[in-house]
Amino acid sequence: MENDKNKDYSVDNEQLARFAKAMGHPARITILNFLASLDSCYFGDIHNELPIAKATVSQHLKELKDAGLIQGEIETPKVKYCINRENWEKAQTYFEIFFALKKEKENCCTAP
Amino acid sequence: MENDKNKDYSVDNEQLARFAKAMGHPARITILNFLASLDSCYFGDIHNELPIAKATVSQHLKELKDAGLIQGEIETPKVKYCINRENWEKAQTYFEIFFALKKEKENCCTAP
DNA sequence: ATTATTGTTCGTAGTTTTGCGAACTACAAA
DNA sequence: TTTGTAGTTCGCAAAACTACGAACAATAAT
Repeated sequence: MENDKNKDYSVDNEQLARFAKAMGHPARITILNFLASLDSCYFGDIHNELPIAKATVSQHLKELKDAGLIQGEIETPKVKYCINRENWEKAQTYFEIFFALKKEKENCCTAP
Repeated sequence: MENDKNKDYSVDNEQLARFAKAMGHPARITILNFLASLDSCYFGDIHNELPIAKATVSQHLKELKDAGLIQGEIETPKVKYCINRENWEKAQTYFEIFFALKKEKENCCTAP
């Protein structure tokens, strides 16, 4: 606990779960995909991508913002959204580490 | 739409959301971490890792199983759980592709 | 001052999730 | 046959999620 452990291979489980939870809805995945590739980012553009009411879109955006995956900026009279790159990369790293943690033994079960 | 598109770079958003949702709880992340590294896998071992009632553990395991991330096998009188490696790798790939989708433009917002 | 535009917030409704104890199942041992 | 062991399922309650329309806020244009 004094030396080279905890370098940065340990993931904050709670934080990983928060990221995952934020990604746990198709609409939010769609929003993230949209923002991650293009980045035109106005609320209206995002709303147009989805078959749901603007109030609902706004809520999903709030959740993504709370999870730290996106950020919004007022550009009157519009609101510009985009990926929060810093946390995006953090999330990417967390998932990478999480899924990499796997090669110690063979599968212990035979498939059902 | 005829040729080299859709090679395998497109992710099923719904499936990705299902994986993410299953991972969207700290207890389930803990379970997955446990099963992914060690794979001793009995229900009781998993239960011991968590400060929650066995009924609750059982429910979390069911969700992970429904999402395809783990599998269980009866080994009377115990139940052996383990990662479903096939879907695990599928999930890994999905997240990889998802997070790789990002380098087209600079950030469009200044951080708040 | 009105009106339009762009989103957010509020109130509400229905569904799902989370968590627990208690009851139950399946098998093995005494 | 009764008792134990190992988990699952049931029934319930509280909380969180999803979605919507309506009302609201902030600014710009008429």
